[in-house]
Amino acid sequence: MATQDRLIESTQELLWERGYVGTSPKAIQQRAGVGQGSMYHHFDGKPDLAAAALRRSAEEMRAVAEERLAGPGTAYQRIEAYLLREREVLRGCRIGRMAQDPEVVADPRLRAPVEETFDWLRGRIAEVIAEGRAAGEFVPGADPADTAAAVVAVVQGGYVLARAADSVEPFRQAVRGALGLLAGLNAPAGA
Amino acid sequence: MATQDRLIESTQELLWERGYVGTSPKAIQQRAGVGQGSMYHHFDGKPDLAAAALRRSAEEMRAVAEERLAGPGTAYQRIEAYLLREREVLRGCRIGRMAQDPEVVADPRLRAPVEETFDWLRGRIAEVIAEGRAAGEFVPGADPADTAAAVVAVVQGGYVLARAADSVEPFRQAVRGALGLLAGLNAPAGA
DNA sequence: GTCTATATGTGGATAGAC
DNA sequence: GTCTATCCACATATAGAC
Repeated sequence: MATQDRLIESTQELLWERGYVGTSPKAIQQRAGVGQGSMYHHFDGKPDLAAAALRRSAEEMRAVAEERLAGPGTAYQRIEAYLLREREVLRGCRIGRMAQDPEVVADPRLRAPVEETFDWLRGRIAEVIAEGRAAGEFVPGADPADTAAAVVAVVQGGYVLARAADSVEPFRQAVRGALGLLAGLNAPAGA
Repeated sequence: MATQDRLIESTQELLWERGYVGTSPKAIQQRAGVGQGSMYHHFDGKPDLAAAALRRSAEEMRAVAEERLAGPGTAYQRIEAYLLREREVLRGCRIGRMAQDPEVVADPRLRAPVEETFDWLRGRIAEVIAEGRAAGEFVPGADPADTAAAVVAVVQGGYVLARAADSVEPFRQAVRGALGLLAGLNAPAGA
């Protein structure tokens, strides 16, 4: 693999594990098996490399989500598939974690991929809900955009609760809770 | 105010703003207007001081939540009051933010207040939901503990979405979405 | 109790040889 | 393109004077 790619991948991993402030150039170089000069040859510095890593992580996350949301089944089933997808819960969300970091939030180049990912995700889930409503699967009443934001927030908050408890259980509870509430949107059978 | 208290308060603020990794002893001392020797006289070091600060923040957060959850009104109204409570959304959650930090999660003394806070909060909201169900206000069906976890997760995730967007709007959307879904639990009028 | 001095490592980067 | 040497500031403390 090319040196740039190894640097980007190492940075993706370290940002996930340790956040932006907690990730040093030296650690990146060591994990990538690359010398100092080499890193600064390919990238301007830590922010530049981090921006590249975040763009790539954002792409990957969108692809994984789209796989479930564009899958087969009713609107409810597609959202369920998204929520129940296999996750390394205790590692947290690679993208969501960045929103806690003041240096990421303060730097437009670093915040952009994070913002775009969640904008896209909320919009995409809102679409699915709107489709379910148009198909008569869901009762009207719940706003698609608001409901979508709640769904995404449950996942992000679930990560927080799980890490706080050092257990995946709160994440699973939150997801079950969300699915139970979403089931209330289903139109009465035979309607 | 006593020196210890000024140190603890400064640490609370800095942990909130910059997280555990991002908070240096020097910054704490400067904000507290206290010299180095003084800090190390009163506390063993950064972890010790951070533990004291987190315990205090946890207490404060529980008190604020309990105020709403023990207030007047139906179960739905009390959860609504909790969700709609005035918040400095873009600052994030003082406690939830700590769950992202690997050093906090790895240190039992630092993680304990975080875990206990969310355990308590989920349990407390589950109680309110169970009361609403027992009073016939809510239809049975949704599990109180799962639903409570979802409610707490919406708030924590809402913070993440808001900071990612650098706007309070996604937080408000998520809360509105959650309230819309919770409304589906209400027993049919006149039942 | 509080202050200043000192110590050791790391963060983040530049310079210049190969 | 990659390596080593070097740089300055900061992180996190300890030592000992006052």
